[in-house]
Amino acid sequence: MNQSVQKHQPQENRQGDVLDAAATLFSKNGYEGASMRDIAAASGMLAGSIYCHFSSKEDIFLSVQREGIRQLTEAVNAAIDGISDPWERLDSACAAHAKVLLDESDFAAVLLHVAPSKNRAVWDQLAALRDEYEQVFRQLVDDLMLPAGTNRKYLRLAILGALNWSHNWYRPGRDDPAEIARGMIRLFRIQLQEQA
Amino acid sequence: MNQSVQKHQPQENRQGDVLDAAATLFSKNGYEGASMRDIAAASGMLAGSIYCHFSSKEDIFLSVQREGIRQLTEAVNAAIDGISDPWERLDSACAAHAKVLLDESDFAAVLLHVAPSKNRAVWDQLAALRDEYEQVFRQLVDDLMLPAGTNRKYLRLAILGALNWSHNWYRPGRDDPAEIARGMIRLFRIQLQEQA
DNA sequence: ATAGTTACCAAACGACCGTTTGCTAATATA
DNA sequence: TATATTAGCAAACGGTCGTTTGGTAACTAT
Repeated sequence: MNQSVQKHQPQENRQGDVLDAAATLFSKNGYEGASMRDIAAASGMLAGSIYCHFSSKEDIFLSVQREGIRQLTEAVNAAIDGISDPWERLDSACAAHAKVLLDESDFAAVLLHVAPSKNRAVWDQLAALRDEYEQVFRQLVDDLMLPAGTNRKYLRLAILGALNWSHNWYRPGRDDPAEIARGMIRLFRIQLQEQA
Repeated sequence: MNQSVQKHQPQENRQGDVLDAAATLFSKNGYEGASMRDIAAASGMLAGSIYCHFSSKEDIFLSVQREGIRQLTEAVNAAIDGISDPWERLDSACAAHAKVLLDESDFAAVLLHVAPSKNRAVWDQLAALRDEYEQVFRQLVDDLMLPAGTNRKYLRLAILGALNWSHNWYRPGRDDPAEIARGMIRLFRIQLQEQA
């Protein structure tokens, strides 16, 4: 990472470098498993220097999560743009969700790990972020034509749960995120659609 | 926890005490978040004393996971015993799975947290344990009458994923684990059953 | 040219980690 | 009664953690 720079020579986008490194290390080793020294080394500085850009490790973690949510939101919105059929919209949104989460973004992958559970304030912030993102899926599920009495809350939670949990068994190359998503949606779709 | 005992007075089932404490603390704070000193204090001894019963923290963790799997297996087997209808069996198994995981056992709850990811040997052991447990569900899904072309692998993974992920949003009292499980199974069941 | 601001390094801080050591007192064995 | 084994304590080990401090070189603005 730009190894030829002089000491003390300021560079640009160091915050971005730190966040990139943190996202990669958090997603690989978890929150406690990625030390400030690891993150610093991966972004070409020493641990103490990070505090010129971030106030704490938790601050970095929150920033990574925010960026992950942002990327997910962007991808999902792009995926449903221009599609009108409700099931097609859900299908496409889930494929995008899975792709970003499993393959494309270390930032988004961090969302699948749990936060430093001690700090309630941090936890609440993350819950709020996640909840805002899931509003899209709430809407997508609400737009479906479904048999009377279908529990849409469970449907949404089952879909997102099935997809999010897949990072526990997903292996790059062996599976394809978009195919996983569409394969799972089909399980609901065939029938719920017919019976509506 | 038995605060009236004398120093150095041996007691019984201290291994069990340690495992109980570890299960509770692991499930609440995660692996790194539960220190040997925490576990020791919660089981009425000092950190060093634990090493009379376990060789390492990882050893404790593995034991907790094994017991979690054992409890899950026992509960699920009991739940399907005597039931013959395939969908009823799956329904009952999932309700038991969710109940144990979310409400009844700290041992099982630990399975939903991730392991110390560094150690490949530990990870492989856990994967093997988990895989063995999921064989029951593989069988339950295989026994279902389903429309031709239904992807049973995705069905199994979607069901277990949806249930396992629920610990991220489940709140005791507000939701009921068995109801969650049955509510989610119904989403697949109504239709897949009719079309078979 | 000068002063101020910034980004970084080098080093240390105190706290906590998992684990080890040496000892003691209680139990089991003979 | 003498001996061996055990479970636990007390204390320390070396290491790593997130963070702080103080200094310094490079930029910016006067």
